[in-house]
Amino acid sequence: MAAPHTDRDRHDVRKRRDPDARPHQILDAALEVFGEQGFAAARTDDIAHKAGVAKGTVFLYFPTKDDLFKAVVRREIVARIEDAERMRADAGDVPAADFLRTFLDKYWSSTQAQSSLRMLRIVMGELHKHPDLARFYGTEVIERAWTLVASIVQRGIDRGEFRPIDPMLAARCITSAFLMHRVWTEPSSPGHHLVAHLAPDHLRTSLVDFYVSSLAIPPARAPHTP
Amino acid sequence: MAAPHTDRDRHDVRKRRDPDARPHQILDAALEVFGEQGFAAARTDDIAHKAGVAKGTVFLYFPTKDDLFKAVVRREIVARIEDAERMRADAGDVPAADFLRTFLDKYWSSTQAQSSLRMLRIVMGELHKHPDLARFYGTEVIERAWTLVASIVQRGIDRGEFRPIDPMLAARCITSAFLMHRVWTEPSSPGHHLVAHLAPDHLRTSLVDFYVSSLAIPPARAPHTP
DNA sequence: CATATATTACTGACCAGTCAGTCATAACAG
DNA sequence: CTGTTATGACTGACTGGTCAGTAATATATG
Repeated sequence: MAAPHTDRDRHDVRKRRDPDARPHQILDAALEVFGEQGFAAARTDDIAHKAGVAKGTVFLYFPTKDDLFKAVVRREIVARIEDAERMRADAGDVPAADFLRTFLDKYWSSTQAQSSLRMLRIVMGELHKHPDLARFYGTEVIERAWTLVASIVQRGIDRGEFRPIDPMLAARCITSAFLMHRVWTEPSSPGHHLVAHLAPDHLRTSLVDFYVSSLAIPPARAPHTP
Repeated sequence: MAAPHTDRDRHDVRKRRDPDARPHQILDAALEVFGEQGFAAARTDDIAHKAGVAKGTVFLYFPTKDDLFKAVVRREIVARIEDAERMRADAGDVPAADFLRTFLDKYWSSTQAQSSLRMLRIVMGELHKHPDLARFYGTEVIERAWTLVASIVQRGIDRGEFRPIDPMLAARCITSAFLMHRVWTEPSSPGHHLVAHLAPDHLRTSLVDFYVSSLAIPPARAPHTP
């Protein structure tokens, strides 16, 4: 820490003080660092630096590191709920397979964000240590997501276009695959080299095709296409 | 010689010193604590205590906490490889669906161990910070597992009993679902309350059924049984 | 100037890693 | 078999560094 305290440099031009924006800047940085390092290994200093503020500033907005973590998770949960709302659509008279396909395409893109992977790491690796947050995430994100997918599957069953299976089971299988594929597409993740040679679009369409055709009742009697 | 107890065993077997056993005791404890707390939050003191030794002892066997972590992961990777070898079987002339079903039942049980969940947490939450271990895990565990599942699927395709799809894709989807279900069945995990009401056996069979019937070509034209 | 906002320097708890010393056991001698 | 000495596995108080959180100080804003 040999930083000279002599310079009165005006720091940067963006001294646009905007207290309302601070919490979000900090939360953005915190998600990044928590998602990359995990809670315990994350240093508040790093979060502050990444947010463009000093460490002390973080504690002006969040009383403890723990509170900051919870705030990150809570904001992310709200974001997921809004994502889900946005993906909700009126099926009209579209065939079940097409509707599911459209939905899964949107679901896939929503998982592609870096923030999505970071949150997934937190959920898988750390949330079990915070039972209240785990429960919150379970009811507000997982349950909603499964219910949403299940309702699309149910509609297909009702229309006689999908096999009569437990729609919640289908929802669990589909979301599993999408989430795990999100992990594997990340270069730093184990298993990445096994999917690295596949184009992202191919990965998406092959996944979607697999599940749509798993659910669909085959037309009549034509297992082998020409 | 009249004494039923030998001189050797005069002392309590309780605190029996057995240097050869130490590394394994410590690694067992370390997997538990790392899997529960994550690397950074894990205290060497806790690991030592859980292993029934003093903290200093840990450092007699592993030079640093980091080396201990790597040793844990490496031993676990070897264990998975041995698991996979054990699940390998000769299909003989068994129908593809039955063979897959048998394999998936074994795969399910192998994922049920606590150690399996702990390793999964480490892999998802921390391994990306250790590129060498991530690569090792990718080639030695993930690749082997996928190849094994894919070979079973391929056999079904060759026999004309399964749909002609990319067997590696099927392997990825199946393993995804099994791993995520393993997470969800853990009480502390988010999402647990959504599957808690389902009997473990039902969960297993419904999953297996889902994927077997996703791959199977339907008999002729009788989706509904009597 | 008064207040809100931000920074910097600091404090103390915590914990990885060390090391001087303990103690169980082995090995050897009488 | 008993006493003596040697060995090395094991212990836990201690050290040094790190980092969450705080206090003192500075700067913007109305």
